[in-house]
Amino acid sequence: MDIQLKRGLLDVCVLAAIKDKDTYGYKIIKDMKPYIEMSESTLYTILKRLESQKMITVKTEIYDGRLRKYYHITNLGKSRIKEFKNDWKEIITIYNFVCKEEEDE
Amino acid sequence: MDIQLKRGLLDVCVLAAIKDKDTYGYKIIKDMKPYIEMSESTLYTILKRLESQKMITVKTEIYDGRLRKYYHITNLGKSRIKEFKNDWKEIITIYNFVCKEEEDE
DNA sequence: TTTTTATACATCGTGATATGATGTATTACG
DNA sequence: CGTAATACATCATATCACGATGTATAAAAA
Repeated sequence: MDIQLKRGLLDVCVLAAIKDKDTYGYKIIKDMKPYIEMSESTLYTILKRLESQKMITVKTEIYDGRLRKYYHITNLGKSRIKEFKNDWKEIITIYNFVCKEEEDE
Repeated sequence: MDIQLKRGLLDVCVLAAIKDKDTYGYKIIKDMKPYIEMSESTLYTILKRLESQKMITVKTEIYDGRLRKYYHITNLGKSRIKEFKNDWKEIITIYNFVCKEEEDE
């Protein structure tokens, strides 16, 4: 996928991955692989950003001797997903503008 | 709309605006306003980029004593629009992932 | 036992990019 | 004459994805 297009989807995808159940970075990458791929450096950058934006909270735990940071979505994070839903209407309009009269090709 | 999301749509929107008929910068902004808004600095940056990427060609003309640069889409530019159509399938999948079980809210 | 792979998180440098601010010119309008 | 509209341009800034690289531990393979 075009990288610029991806940029607009990554944050909200990560939030969606956390939404239903607290989870951690390494698992998020695996869970999202069928939908959207990202490197570890990208994901941890995003998680840091979402945390600083108060969209998620973090709780560090030890699992099998290894460090694990569990992320939990906040109300702000949930409303971010709703904003995406609103943006979606505009995106559909744009899609129709871009792809009108392209159906026969 | 979220700025990152916008980023992924701007280039292809500009190409779509040029697609059917050669046009110029100032008019593109006006034509696209109902769909997506952008500043002049943004548009001219994008036009420069699309030109350097061989997605569009330019022809300078004088109209009413004022300079006008008419842009024409190339085959590469047209295939860029088709790529967007392909990306769209992935985007729909992502949308479903992000917004699943959000319908009742 | 030693090596490799998987798990888990972190940082740095780079290249891309949208935008506000600002600038240059000309034409049209009141 | 002054202001708005038309038309294009450049610069500095802030944001961001990602490859490269690093640190640790546990499990599996050799």
